[in-house]
Amino acid sequence: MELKIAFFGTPKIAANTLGNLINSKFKPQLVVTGADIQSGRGRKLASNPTKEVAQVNKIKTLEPEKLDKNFVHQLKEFAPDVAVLIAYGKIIPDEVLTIPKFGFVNIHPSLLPKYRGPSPITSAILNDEKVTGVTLIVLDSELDHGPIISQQTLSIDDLDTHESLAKKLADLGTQTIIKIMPAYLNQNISPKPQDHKQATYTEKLTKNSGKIDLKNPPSPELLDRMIRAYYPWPVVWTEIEGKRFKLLPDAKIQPEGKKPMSYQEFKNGYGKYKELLAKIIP
RNA sequence: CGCGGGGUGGAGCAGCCUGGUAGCUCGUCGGGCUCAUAACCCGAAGGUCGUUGGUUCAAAUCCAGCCCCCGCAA
Repeated sequence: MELKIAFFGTPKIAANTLGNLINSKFKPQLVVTGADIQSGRGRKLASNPTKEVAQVNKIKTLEPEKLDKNFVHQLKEFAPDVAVLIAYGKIIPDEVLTIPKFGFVNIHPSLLPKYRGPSPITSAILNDEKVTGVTLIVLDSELDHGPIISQQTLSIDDLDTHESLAKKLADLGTQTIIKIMPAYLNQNISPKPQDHKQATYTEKLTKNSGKIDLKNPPSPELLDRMIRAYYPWPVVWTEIEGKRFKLLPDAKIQPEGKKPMSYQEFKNGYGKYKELLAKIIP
C-alpha cells in the first residue's frame, strides 16, 4: 500500500525540502501552501516557491486562506498517513493535527528545546552559538513543544549567514526525515518529550530588527554576527539623510537604489559619508 | 496602472537645476624613492556620457519615446 504524505510549507526553505523529498521515496502527493501574493516591482502576481516546485512536479496543491471546516474536509478526503511540515506560516488547529494517522512531523532548525519560535537560525548566529542542528518533532498543540523523534547537530561556520545555514539545515533536516521515516512509521521510535524547563524562545523578526543607530553602533563582533544573522532579510541597515544603506555579508554595502559594492568601492565614490560610517565599516 | 533612485574611461561617484574645454577617489601601465611594500612621488593610456529621435549656433546637461539596473512597499 502506498504511503500517503501531505507536505505543508511555503517559503524557499520549504521548497528546497519539498524538492528533496520528491527525489526520495517519500514523495508527497499533496502540498498545502500559502496563497499567491502580489509581489515585486510593478505588483506582479507570483506563486510562492513551494507551490512552484509542486506544480513542476505535478503534485496537487491546496492553498487555503484559513484552515477551516472546508479545509478539514479536503484533508480528510485525502486521508494522509503522515504530514511533513516546515515553515508553513500558519498555526495548525488541533482538529487538523489529528487527521494524519502518524501526525504532523515538523522539521525545526534548532536543537530543541532551545530556540523555539520563529527565528531560531537568526538567534543561534546572533548568540554566537558554535553548534546548532535540526530537530524532528511530532507537532502538538503548543508551539515547538511536541516530542522529539530525532535530532542532528551541525557546526556553525564563522562565515555562515542565515541564508547559508538555513540551506545546510534544510538539507540535514530532509536527510534526517528520509532516514528516520521508516522506523517512525513502523513505530520503532517512540518520540521523547522535550525537557521543557530548558526551553528558550525566539522573537519574530521585523524590518527594524536589523536597523542600526550610527550614534550608538554595535561592536564589530556583534555587527558581524548581525550582518550574517539578518541576511538576506531583514538585513542590517541604517539611514542617512533619508537614504538607506544596507550592510551585507562579505564586506559589502548597498546604498539605496544601487547595487551592492565593496567597502573600498563605496569609499571611492561616497567620500562624504565615509566619516559617518567610519564606526561601522573598516 | 503601487511609490521612488539610477545608467558618465576597468570600479565607485561628481557634473545636469542655471546648455558652451570630461572632473574626483581607486585600479591599470611606465618611471622614481625604498632593504622592502598594499605606502609615497612623477608621468601615461583609457570615455560615440544606456539608446533613438527632438529643440538649439551648440546637448552628459533641456524635451519625448525605448532598453537595462536597483531600493521601498507587499
